[in-house]
Amino acid sequence: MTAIRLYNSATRRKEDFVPLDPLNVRMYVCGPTVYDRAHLGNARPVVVFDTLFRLLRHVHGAGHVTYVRNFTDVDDKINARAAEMAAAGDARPVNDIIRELTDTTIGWYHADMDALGALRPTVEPRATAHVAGMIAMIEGLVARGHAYAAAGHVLFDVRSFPAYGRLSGRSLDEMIAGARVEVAPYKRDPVDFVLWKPSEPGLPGWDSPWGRGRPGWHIECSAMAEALLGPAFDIHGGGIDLMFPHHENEIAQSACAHPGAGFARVWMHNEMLLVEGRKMSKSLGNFFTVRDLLDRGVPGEVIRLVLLGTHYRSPMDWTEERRAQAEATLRRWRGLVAGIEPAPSPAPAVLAALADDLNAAGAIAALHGLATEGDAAGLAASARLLGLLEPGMGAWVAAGRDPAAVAALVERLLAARTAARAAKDWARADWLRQAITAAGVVVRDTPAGVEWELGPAFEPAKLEVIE
RNA sequence: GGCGGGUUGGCGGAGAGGUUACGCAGCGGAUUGCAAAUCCGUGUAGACCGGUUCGAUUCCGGUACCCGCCUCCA
Repeated sequence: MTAIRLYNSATRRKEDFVPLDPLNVRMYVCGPTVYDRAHLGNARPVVVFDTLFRLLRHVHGAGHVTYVRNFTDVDDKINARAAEMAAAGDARPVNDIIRELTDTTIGWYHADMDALGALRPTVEPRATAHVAGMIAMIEGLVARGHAYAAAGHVLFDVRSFPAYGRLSGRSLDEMIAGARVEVAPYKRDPVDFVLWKPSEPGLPGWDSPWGRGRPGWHIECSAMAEALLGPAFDIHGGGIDLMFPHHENEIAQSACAHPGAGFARVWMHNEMLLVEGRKMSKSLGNFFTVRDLLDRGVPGEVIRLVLLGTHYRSPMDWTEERRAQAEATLRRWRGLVAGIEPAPSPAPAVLAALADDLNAAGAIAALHGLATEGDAAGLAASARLLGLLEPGMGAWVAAGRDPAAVAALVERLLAARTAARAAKDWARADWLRQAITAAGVVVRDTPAGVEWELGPAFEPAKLEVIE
């Protein structure tokens, strides 16, 4: 069996990956808050952990991996968006607006991530379906002395968990010194964080021992991971910006709810996506969505290849040049594997690169090697391990061409050029080729005759005016 | 201020204490009526200063610069 090594953020070392149960490898990844389209930065962890999911399925068997990715569908940003919609004239009850908003956003998310070739996780729980579990976990924390109720809130007593700060490498004293923690009169200590808070009438709320309210952000992941994966599981993933405070708080909640269980064994964090050298984020307003790119005609497969071109633990810049290179590469590879039956298993070099802390860039280099060797079957099988060259994702290569009409026109023009060449009328032959090329059609004279295909910049209009 | 990460050839981007990363571009050649495509060949780069070592871009220390987190964020 292939030995997988993964960098564990919790130990800051690359470690051999040994699943708790090889027959059920378990992974939890923090999913989106569903109030808006996913931007490209959101797509990075999706593609990264999808690739890990594929690797785990390959090594341990497709039926022996459980991948959970949540939808956060209760959140202040969602409430705020619903309030905007109400203010804009939506007369429905706010809960109905929210339900539709979150349902719609989840639909968008699925469509956009599907386009990137991401497999659906095994389970995609909605936070609102697990509120009972959250309440139960909070009750347990209160009973064990790790949480306290105050003014309708329930707060986690951070001082009761000595290991707090270990994941992100910071101490409580440092945080106090930073003095940027939220102070509230009902907190025993400024670093304590909210597990449960009151909800106003007209906003989503659930009955609880502390009155009608809603959960804090962090508790949902602890509760859903426990419900779906158990108190101890193998991998927990997410963006590095979640390491503190979100993941730190998750650990505190889960470790105190289940002392000794261990919670997640390996923590993995992907680095940020940059635009113009700065992190892409909604708060900075410098984002564009996956849908924007798809609508501009950038195939999801191309986006995926660009995202996989940089190691997940390094920041990556989205650039037009890399998009163009990725598209050219995929066109070449797609041409190579067309009609070829994939090999029974991926190439060892590709598998080895991925197994080494998900070195996708190294795996892509190995794919180039297979292409150079002309091993189309190996390329096809290996690329699929990265979610590339999948049969269902190649339509873009041929997209935009109207098969019959365009082909007939191109053939007619090329026949004219061939005739000119036969007559050694080089001027006319070259003029025709130049005009056809300018329309975005790639023309190749080969010993077997003239070949052509539509390039990425094909413009039918230019072709039609040649005659 | 505290914590974490980074700095590789024209560009992008990996691994490894001593042997070619890889891709794109460039250059030379084959081929071609001319091209394109393809094929072959081609680049001693590793922010700076020290240290360890027979040998470091790779390990250690320092300096500079960049980025992220510390507030919602993938």
